[in-house]
Amino acid sequence: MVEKEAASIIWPGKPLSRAFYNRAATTLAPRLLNKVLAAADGRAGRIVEVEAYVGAIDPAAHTYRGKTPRNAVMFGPPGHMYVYFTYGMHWCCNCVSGPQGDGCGVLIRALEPLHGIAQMRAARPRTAHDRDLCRGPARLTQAMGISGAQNGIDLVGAHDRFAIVDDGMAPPGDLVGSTRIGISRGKDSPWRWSVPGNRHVSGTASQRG
DNA sequence: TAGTTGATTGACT
DNA sequence: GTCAATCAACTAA
Repeated sequence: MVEKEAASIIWPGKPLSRAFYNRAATTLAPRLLNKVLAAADGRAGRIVEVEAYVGAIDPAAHTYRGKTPRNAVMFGPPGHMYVYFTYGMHWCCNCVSGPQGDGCGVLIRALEPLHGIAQMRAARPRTAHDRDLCRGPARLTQAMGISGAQNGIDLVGAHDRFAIVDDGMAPPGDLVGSTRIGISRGKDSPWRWSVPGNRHVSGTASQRG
């Protein structure tokens, strides 16, 4: 019950403005660290790892070659959720960042579970340790109940199912971008950020920094 | 139309 | 460390 009360504080929480998202992904991405991804059913986790994908200048971005049915949401208004299906089985979740039409977004790679942890465990019954519930982009979508049905929903305005909110914790200081994980092109761009020392960050020990 | 890849994970050696 | 799962999107022809 304590958990449920805490979740009610997070949800709907203090919403982030559309202007917050309406900036280059590389500027927005580290500012998303320590914000909270919250679901209407009470599940919530602190964002501890992100990667920026920067539209037409980024060969690793889905939007690099222009607009397609799959990536159309990325070209839409900032603050919306772009959810895509990959490796035949996994969903990954991005927050669109502006300016509108540029195809920029931020991949949310890891959360530190805060609330609704029992529901996260139920969604990932084979996960032995809570540390791993949201450690990785496809794990967190499964734990939070995010799938293609949520592609395109508004994280700023309607707040009907999911939202990214500010609960007062500032992003970490001394942020340094590192290279992104799991891509074959655009490897050298330092567009990945994480909360230093946080155990819920994905990747190997050397990648976690 | 056929072949390859992928913003990953989990199981296994 | 290696590798299979599994399919939508993309690329080449």
